[in-house]
Amino acid sequence: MSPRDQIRKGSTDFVVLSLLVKRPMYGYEISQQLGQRSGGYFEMKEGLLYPALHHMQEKGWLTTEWRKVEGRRRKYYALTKMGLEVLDQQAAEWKTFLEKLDGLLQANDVWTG
Amino acid sequence: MSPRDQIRKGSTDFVVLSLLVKRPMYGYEISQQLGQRSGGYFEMKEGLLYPALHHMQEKGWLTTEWRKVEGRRRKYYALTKMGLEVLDQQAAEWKTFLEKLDGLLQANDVWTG
DNA sequence: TTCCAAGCATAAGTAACTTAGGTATATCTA
DNA sequence: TAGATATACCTAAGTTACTTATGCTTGGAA
Repeated sequence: MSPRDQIRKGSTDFVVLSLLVKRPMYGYEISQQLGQRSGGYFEMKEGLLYPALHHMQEKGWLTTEWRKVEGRRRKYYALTKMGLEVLDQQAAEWKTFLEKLDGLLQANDVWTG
Repeated sequence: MSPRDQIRKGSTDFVVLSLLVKRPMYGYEISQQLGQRSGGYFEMKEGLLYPALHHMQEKGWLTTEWRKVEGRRRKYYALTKMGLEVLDQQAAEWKTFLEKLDGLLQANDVWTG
């Protein structure tokens, strides 16, 4: 189980949104948490993370707040109501996608080899 | 459960390879099968399918053969040994990815809402 | 004979990801 | 106290992948 270069394509927004359900986080923290909570598997570099955060903020899914903690400036991102709705919708879409994918693979004996 | 615009990003190669395990297929057939086997959910348009087939052929995952059936020319694609290995590897990667994703989502109560 | 389905393909535009940098401050260590 | 490392933000250039739109050919049906 080697770590991926980065997170799987197309899952970036979904994964970031899901992390922010419990509490707001700042960018650096998000990238750390992602690694820690997946046993080092997920690795989301800054070149992908920060642009993603910015575009989600522009779409109104996230709000930002600068805070100073332990002498460091951090930009905290929090889910908006719309962001939560988008997350729920994406979760539903992923679920459906995975069901369909599973059906396809089962029919072709791909999972079992 | 509305159909997606097209297949989920990043899953194109995997899905196409998995279809070809049982038997060779031609492009048009692949796109039809994909729709039928997913209850109309997966929809893979030609602008994505044909380039994908070409690049997998270039990489040696697929071989091609023109056949004439019912007066129509069809370009059949078949899995090579390498293609099968790639498929197995991608299946393993997807499995791991889904486990990690699931762990992340469970921890944040995303699946259950 | 006109239209639609079957069957192939590519080109232009956009979105997403990778790689590679750049800045600044705090803390640890030689 | 200088230098390395970790924290913390950001962007730009290049590449890959997807979307949209279009074009060509043949066969069968209305």
